[in-house]
Amino acid sequence: MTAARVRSGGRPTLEEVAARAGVGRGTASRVINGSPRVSAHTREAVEAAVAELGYVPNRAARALAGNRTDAIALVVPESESRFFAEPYFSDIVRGVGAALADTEMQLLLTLVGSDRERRRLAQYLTAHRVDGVLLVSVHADDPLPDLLEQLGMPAVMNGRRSADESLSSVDSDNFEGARSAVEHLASRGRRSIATITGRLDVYASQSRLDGYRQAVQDAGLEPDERLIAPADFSEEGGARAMRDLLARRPDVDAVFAASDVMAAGARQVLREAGRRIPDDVALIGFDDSAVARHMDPALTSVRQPIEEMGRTMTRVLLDMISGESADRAQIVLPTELVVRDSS
Amino acid sequence: MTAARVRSGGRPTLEEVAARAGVGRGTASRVINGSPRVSAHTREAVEAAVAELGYVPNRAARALAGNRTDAIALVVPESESRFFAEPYFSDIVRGVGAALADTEMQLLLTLVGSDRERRRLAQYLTAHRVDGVLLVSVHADDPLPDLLEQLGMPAVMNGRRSADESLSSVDSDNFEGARSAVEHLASRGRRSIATITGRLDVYASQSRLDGYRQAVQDAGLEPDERLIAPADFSEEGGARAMRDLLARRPDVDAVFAASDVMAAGARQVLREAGRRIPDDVALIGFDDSAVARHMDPALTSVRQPIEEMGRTMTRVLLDMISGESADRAQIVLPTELVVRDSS
DNA sequence: GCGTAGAGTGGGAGCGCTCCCATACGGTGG
DNA sequence: CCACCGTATGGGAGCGCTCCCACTCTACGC
Repeated sequence: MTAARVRSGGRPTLEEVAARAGVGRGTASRVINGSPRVSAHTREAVEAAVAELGYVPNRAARALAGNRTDAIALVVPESESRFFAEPYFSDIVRGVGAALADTEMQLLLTLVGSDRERRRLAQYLTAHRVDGVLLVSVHADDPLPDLLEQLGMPAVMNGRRSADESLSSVDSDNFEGARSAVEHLASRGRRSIATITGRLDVYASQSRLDGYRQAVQDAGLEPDERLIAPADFSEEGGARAMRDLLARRPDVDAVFAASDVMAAGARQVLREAGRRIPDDVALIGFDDSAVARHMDPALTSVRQPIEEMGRTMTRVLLDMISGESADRAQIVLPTELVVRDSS
Repeated sequence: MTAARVRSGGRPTLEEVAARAGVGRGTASRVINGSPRVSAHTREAVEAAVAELGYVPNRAARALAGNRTDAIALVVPESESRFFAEPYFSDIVRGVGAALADTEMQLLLTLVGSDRERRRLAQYLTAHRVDGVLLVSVHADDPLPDLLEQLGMPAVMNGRRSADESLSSVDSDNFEGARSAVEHLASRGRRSIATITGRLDVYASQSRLDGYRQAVQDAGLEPDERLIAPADFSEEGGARAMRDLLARRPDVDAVFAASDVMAAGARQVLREAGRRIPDDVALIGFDDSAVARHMDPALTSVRQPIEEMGRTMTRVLLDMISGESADRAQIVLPTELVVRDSS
């Protein structure tokens, strides 16, 4: 029970650690922050004091003095219910968490729904409450990315707003994912391959559609705009699109849906129309979610490396924050076609 | 240097706001924190200055001076993959986010996997980096709740470790959910009703099993331990349990599984055994997840108000932090049986 | 011998806020 | 008229840290 330890019940401070180690506050700070300009002997003494007192640095004081927060924000648009659907959200979070595991960084989860919250978020960032921002599910007309760029706040988005995204981004290869799915359908002898797209104001949807078109062309099939049905990522939208397709091209023998949920909607309609899957119509989804695995028949789907996207985004962001890489990164991760019974 | 260092000449401070409003720092602080001891005239002047300068308080300084952080942590055991499965995680987060929406509180997401991270977490809390903690998916032998209690850190858990939980908790009515499911089966004339349980070291599993037993008794059916098959919440576990049940009691005509995922495993086995659902065997799950909605036939399931649990936990925690309610709360929210085609 | 460089160190000066004591001032009662 | 009180206000004293300047001591060169 040294005098220093008695200090009114609170946690030990750097000052106390320094006193116990018989060094100055500055030196203790150097040891704790891994500065090389400390003698081995001193270092040991401080480390011993830290261990004995159970010292943990006070974050607030550090943030105030050092003008940094050691925290990054994961900004999630709550309105985007698709993002919350399995497996996206949890996998991204997992990846982010994994990349953060052996850093001192904290993860702030920020749900933005209303415009009011969006404005508040801008304040957060303006007030410099975080060192960097991870953005997911950003729409083309979202003002946030530009705001961040303006503020000079390090930021990485999941997905892109367009082909020439100005912010750093980590995306999956939507084009190739779609292309490979359609190629797979063609290779199994399907001739009238349709696609159900997501909202086309989302760049990923556009890319998937482009991939579809490419594969159709590569397979020497005849392109037909009647085989392209736009939807909105919802189950009901997928069902509606499938109905349209059946009406316009009753000879359709394969469908590539840009999400598993839309595929589920399409499946329902196909069932009701008496078309067997995959005998009459083959079906492929996108996301490789639980829905795909549990569908009957099990749905062939394009898997995105979501957790890895989360990990990669985080790593890129940490590099930006530490100043190791100032330029923006544009990373595209490969997808994988998981073939099941529906194709 | 780093883009993150965008200050110094940047954000206005409280001092500047005070100067502009022609008042002292103390007074400006009072206005910003809503103290009543300020004249209306002064208040207006300060508020005008805040608006003009776009002042946002510096969190770190506040935390340091006020010895609080205005942040709560959501602690998620990463190992518990079940928690990450849809819809649990996203719904809890949604609820927490909603309850936090019009507070100044930040949400820190903390994934704890390894023991190493668990120890680090204890340090976090010890260093008082958050004002309170939300715990989800806690196991009976988890040291964290006790640690929190010892530290006097406000904490609320999702679920309970036992019937007489010492921490504040918010749970769903597992007993009644299970009971109503089994009652429903009995009311449809099922006589040999089996159950597939979750891991019995989880209190929720125990409660669901108790609910099953109660309903069996209430319906005047003959209890039979051979109708009770323990599993582990996994699909494979559900399948294995179903196989056991079929072997032990081939006459089984209904199964209540303590999770949708286990029900999916059971369904697969029933199919392979040539049992029709629901004609030969009725099936009910628990969670009302996407798996249930998309199963074929669509799965009857017990819905838990997950988002509301998240909201309630957060509200209870905020009350504890503000000191409004010092005693622990034990809240149990009702479940709902969602009847679909499988029963 | 002297100067000089550099490594190692101590501690002052804040960071921007909250807390709280001191002060100013107008009323009130005797 | 004075003592007294309550309300509104100003500003000092930290909170625990990082940054950085100044200082001490060597070791080395000439």
